[in-house]
Amino acid sequence: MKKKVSTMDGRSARKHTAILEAATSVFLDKGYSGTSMDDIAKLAAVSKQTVYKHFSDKEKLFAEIVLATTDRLDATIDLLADLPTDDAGLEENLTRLARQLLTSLTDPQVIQLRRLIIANADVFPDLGNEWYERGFERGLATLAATFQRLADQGLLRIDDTLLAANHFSGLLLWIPVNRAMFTGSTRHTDADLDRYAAAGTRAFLAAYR
Amino acid sequence: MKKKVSTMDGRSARKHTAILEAATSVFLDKGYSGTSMDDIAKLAAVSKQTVYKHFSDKEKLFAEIVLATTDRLDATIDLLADLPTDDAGLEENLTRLARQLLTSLTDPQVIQLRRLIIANADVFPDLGNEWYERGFERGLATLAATFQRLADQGLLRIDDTLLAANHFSGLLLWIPVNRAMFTGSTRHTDADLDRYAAAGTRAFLAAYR
DNA sequence: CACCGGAACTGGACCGTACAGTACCCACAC
DNA sequence: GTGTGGGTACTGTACGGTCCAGTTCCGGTG
Repeated sequence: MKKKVSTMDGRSARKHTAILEAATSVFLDKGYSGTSMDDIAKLAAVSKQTVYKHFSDKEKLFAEIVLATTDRLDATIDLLADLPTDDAGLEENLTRLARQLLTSLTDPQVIQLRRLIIANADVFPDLGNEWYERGFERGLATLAATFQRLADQGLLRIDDTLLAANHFSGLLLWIPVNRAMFTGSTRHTDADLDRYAAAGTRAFLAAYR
Repeated sequence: MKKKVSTMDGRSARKHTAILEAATSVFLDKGYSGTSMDDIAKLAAVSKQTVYKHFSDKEKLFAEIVLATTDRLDATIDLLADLPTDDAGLEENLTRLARQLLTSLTDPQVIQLRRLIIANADVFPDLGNEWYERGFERGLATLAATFQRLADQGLLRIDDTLLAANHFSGLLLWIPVNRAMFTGSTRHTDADLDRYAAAGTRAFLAAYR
């Protein structure tokens, strides 16, 4: 028993994470069908056999790394939960939140991940659903809860907080995210993002205050 | 000469369009790397040789059909140019426009096309750019012009019409388009779309009237 | 500390298959 | 016959996945 565990902690576990990291990197870079198991093995400095010892096949490996990256979204979602509720600087605070959200979601890695999932949504429908629910809907729900607090304080006038959360993110993200999706390059300058955040927040407050 | 032309007009041209249609259908259905030239030839009821006689290789064929489908967007864009400007029913008119826009952009074919382009945006960056400019930016510019007319009439209060166009589409489309992107199924009922159109328009007018 | 046994790892050959692209032949029109 | 377009059969290659024979790691035993 003990022997087995310690063995797992050593070499095997190291190889396991090495494979995961390599796979993540290559998949994000070249897409699902663009990457071969040989590529992954090579980048992980591991033999192909070992890859197959840890992951039964390519699809399983892919699913694993995608779902693993989902966890990274937690930080972004936490952002949405913490909004200072001093009525004085509401616009300022919301703008800052908007700006952080923009930074998170236009991060090249995140964009690549979105691309990867969208690209394979028909082959791996479960992954698309899972990611949508765990990332998207959860984020919106969190933001809605935050808005509810603001509404309770009388800072905002909202009857459907979930809808308001949708509108807030739509105002902010529609442009830059679409651009990033279609034009590979993420050609947003910081100034662009500042503008999007300010303008989107202003429009949101005009509609919901 | 004439002989050649008539020959071209007959069999050859028919094959040409048959190939284009078949390719469009299969590419939309199975993605770029998911479709083989054999698939296309078979669906077009044509030999593979003939396919290669008309299109030098797979990439060229793909580019051709994607750019061809871009033209279909013209109808959608024209939508955005014609908005009745009687101040009485502004909200009603805008809501109708919103609803039509939603119908157009949640059309399964359009969604599939988006997916296709996004999925291959890193392999075919030109296609992504072209589509973004010809479809996206053109649509936004058209909508901005329409808003400008409304603003000139004093129906809306807008200082940056392009930004307003972005906000309008973001309010409307962020939710349904994202859902369609990630979850293969387009599970929008008509009632959903009605709601999105009404709510989005209301928020827009609250911000910009 | 030296050694042992077994599990995990390695490298590479290998199989089957799918697929982009090509060579060659046929059928029909002039 | 001569030329053009179409079809069949082929080539080369890349890749997912497996197999095997040898090697390394690591914990346990004397």
